[in-house]
Amino acid sequence: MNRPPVSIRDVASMAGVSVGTVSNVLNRPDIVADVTRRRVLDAIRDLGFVRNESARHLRAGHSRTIGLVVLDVANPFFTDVARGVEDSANDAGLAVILCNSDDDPAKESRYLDLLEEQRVQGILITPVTTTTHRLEHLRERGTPIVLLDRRATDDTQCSVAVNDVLGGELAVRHLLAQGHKHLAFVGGPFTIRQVQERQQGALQAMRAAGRDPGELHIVETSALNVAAGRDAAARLAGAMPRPTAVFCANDLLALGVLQEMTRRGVRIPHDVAIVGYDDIDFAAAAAVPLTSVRQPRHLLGRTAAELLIEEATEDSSHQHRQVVFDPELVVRDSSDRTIGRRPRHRRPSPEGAAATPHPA
Amino acid sequence: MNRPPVSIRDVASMAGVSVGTVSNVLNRPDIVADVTRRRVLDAIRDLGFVRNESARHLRAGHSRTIGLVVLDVANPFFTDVARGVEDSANDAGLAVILCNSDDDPAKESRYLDLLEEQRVQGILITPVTTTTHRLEHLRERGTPIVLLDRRATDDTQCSVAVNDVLGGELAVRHLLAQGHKHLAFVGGPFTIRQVQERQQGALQAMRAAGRDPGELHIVETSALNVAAGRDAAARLAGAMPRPTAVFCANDLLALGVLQEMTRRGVRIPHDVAIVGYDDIDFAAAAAVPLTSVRQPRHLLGRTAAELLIEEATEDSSHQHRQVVFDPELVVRDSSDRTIGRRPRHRRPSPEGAAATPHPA
DNA sequence: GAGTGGTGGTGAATCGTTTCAACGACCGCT
DNA sequence: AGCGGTCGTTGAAACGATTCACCACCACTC
Repeated sequence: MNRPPVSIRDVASMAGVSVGTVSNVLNRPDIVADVTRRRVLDAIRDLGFVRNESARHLRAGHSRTIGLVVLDVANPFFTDVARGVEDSANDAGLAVILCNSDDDPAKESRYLDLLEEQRVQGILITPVTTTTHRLEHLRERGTPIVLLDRRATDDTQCSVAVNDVLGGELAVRHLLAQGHKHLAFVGGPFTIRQVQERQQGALQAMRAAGRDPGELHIVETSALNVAAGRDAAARLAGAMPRPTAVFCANDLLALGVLQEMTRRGVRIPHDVAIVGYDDIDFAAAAAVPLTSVRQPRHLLGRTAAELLIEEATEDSSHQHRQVVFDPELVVRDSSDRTIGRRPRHRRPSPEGAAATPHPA
Repeated sequence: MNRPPVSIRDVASMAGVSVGTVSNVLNRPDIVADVTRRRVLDAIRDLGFVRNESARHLRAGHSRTIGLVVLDVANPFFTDVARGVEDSANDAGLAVILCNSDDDPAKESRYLDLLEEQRVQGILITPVTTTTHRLEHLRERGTPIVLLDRRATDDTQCSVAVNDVLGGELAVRHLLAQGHKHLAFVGGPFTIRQVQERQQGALQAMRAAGRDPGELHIVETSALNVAAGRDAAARLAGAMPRPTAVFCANDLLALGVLQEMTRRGVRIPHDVAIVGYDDIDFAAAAAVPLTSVRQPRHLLGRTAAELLIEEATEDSSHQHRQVVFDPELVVRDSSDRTIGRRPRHRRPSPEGAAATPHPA
């Protein structure tokens, strides 16, 4: 079953040429004579030869992979970003090693070690902590780094981000326009830059509307997932005055809040309006279709990867850039107070109703 | 900025020892004298030395990574499986290269090439096609392969799967028990084994209930995502007789069907009942909480990775195994006909209602 | 004082590929 | 015949880490 590994040397001896010629067939087929090339290719096929990337990289000094470190692969936001990255990388003939830091500095650090040992061409990362210390070292040692979904504080590196402050502003401005007086912000941990900035945008919108930012009821969560959203909703239920509008730092939280509120008999949006962030696919398919702040996720990943590849391959003339995209608000039922005043089903299907009449 | 790369040789000369000693410090620190070890470690720190994995692997003959090829990373089913794989791999000190075949044989093939060139220790894969040809070659050349979410047809390899036939049976048995007469199955493409088997289970349940399997209305989709589900619902809308119950091959399809049906004014579950498959997190948070067939996703990934690692590291005494988990049905509103006969909100929140009275 | 054993360290060979200077064969030209 | 120029191929030297046979040294023992 386990045949001995076949190397370029075996191919060479089978084809009756030198290893250099085999290498030429693989890398510069045009400079090899037709007959020879055919003989070598036949040998490769017959032996089932497969190049050893480790050996190539050892020689070349760098590998043909890039690293992508995200906070949570289970979050659709990041899977879409990852697809964007993958597309760019594929175009450049690079593979992507996807790592999941789980917002855990230790895990992030382990993955960075691993990527550096793999001599990846560069790293795309949404860093866990605010300490850029570790990343600076990496950069000093020659690994290009592009910050993902996080703006660089200086211009010594590239970054691709979405204006989260603006996103927070859009959300809260919308809720204020709907006439809400008691607003809450759900998000955390606050060590995550995106959470901070979305909250900051929310506060700015309050100020801009002449409201006291201190009125914004803040609920800090321990993570950005559905379970944490449910917890937050449970805590909100006891708050006085009870907020009538909740802006969540991402859609998973918002879905959790929505679920738990509904379970407790709170009607959305009549009793409480909810706005999420990211506009993941499931936002539109939620129990109450979710108003959300949409980010160009795929484009974010694509652009970041392109910048990284440029930095990694360009002849040292690379100009660092800070790309910032603007998000947009997508209004759906979860924050739309006009709902309920109009019929829920605008286009009832007569045949459907006829097939199985409503039991009530 | 770009310092020259520092190798084990540089460390050796700085510490005034041979390269062999540096290697010993890294790999067998106990056999090196204390003073020497400290001198070497200091040099490593001062120079910022990082091991070159390519070189290690070249020598070792194999890398410390495994490959994971899934049909779609954006599908929560696979991200959960991937997390299980990652956990196992981490425990064994291995890295995971996550690849996305997008159900495209060409893409799958490219990734398999890449993984083989990387000399991964093994590959976990949910294969696109029914042709196991390519995989057999890989196995012959010494790369262990474990089939994921797909049962092996022979015992020359390991596989970890969930009994999809049983899952299909559970779903349809449940729908029949609810008194439905006109059932539909939505899924595709049928080249995907899981789709086939779930359908087969559905047919078996029909037969077991003394119904003609030919009555099951089949709608083939081009993919297993939300958009394909919407399309399927549009096609179902025109069907005669209009099915009153739909079993979908996965939750994404079911969510799509749910969305499109609702848009058309079809009430779920009163007019049409829906059952999905996978029980992803969003199933419970859907517009109408979705009845679904739950699979042990994380466990699936963990187990598969453990089998692979065992096969890759064990001293050739490896026994191939076919692990099959049983799925379970989780009944929620989308298929529960008793709904609507009872109040929608069992525990109405008085203070919530008081804060913002229902406009109606 | 020759042998034995243990400790700590060395240095060269090795993994599989790429690269490049060098070489032989052949051709055409003077 | 001699020279220069292509063309195709060769062979050996890298790349960086690991491994292993071997050596130097010291401490003991009989």
